[in-house]
Amino acid sequence: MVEETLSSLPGYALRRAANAMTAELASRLAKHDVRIVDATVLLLIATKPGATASSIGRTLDIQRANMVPLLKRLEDAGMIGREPIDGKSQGLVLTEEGKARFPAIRRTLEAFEQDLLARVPAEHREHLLPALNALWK
Amino acid sequence: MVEETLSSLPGYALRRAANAMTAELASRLAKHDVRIVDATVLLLIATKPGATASSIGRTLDIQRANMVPLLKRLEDAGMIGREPIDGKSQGLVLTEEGKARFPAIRRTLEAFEQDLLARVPAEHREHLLPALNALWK
DNA sequence: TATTGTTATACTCTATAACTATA
DNA sequence: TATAGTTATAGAGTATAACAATA
Repeated sequence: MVEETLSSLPGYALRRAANAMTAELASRLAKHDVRIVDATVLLLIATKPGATASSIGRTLDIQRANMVPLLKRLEDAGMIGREPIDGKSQGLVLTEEGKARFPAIRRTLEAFEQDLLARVPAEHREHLLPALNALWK
Repeated sequence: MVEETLSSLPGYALRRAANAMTAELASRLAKHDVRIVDATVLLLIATKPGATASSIGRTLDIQRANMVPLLKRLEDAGMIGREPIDGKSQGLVLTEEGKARFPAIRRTLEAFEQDLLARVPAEHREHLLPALNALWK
């Protein structure tokens, strides 16, 4: 009865669903030794080589200050490199090792998204993405 | 273009939507000096007076160890009290102050849920809750 | 033996303020 | 003046291990 009260609340269900799916994805990505945010940043760098830390932070709503340890982690792992654009900006690129390792990470991301959608009953499936995007975009 | 790649991913949209809505609710509840998890625990105690810390933790998937500072915070705020059930369990109840303050908190929760649903386009609205519940229940 | 409540601890994520250097 | 990168720090949420006392 208490549980039913909670699961009738979309805000509560939203948080629980996000927590469950985040834990699931984090677990799958751990096999590649990357975090969710790492994989997302790698996806952006792969899609747009030469992007700056600031631009990536703006796209993902990550504070500039929090990009520093994140990028250091990826750099220490040998997956990304920095190429000076001018005296103040740096373009981020995948290293050879990054290019070698990223496809498996991308496949993990894509498999996760497919499996997530597969868990949603068919009659609700096409409504999920537009409903969610209306809540933050 | 990069943004469009990201927002076509339901898992990404799920995390962004949850983060946005969580920040919004936290901001509204801050006016009542409670956190989201505090308000949720108060809701459970109000619904089922005498529930134990362990049972509430199981319902909300909060570790027993993490219930301790949470309940201490609500106790220090004068909103909940503990009534011994036996030598090892304690039933949690709202104090007079808790009963006085909780209705405004409940109204904030209800208004938030209504506003959240109102942001979802009408044709998707009824699909959101069942889709989300399929992802974690 | 299992459960309740507790202490201690650590990690992740996120937010803010402030600084340097460059556009 | 605005922006890029950085350092330091703090709050919040969450996870694990271990313990004493009681069911």
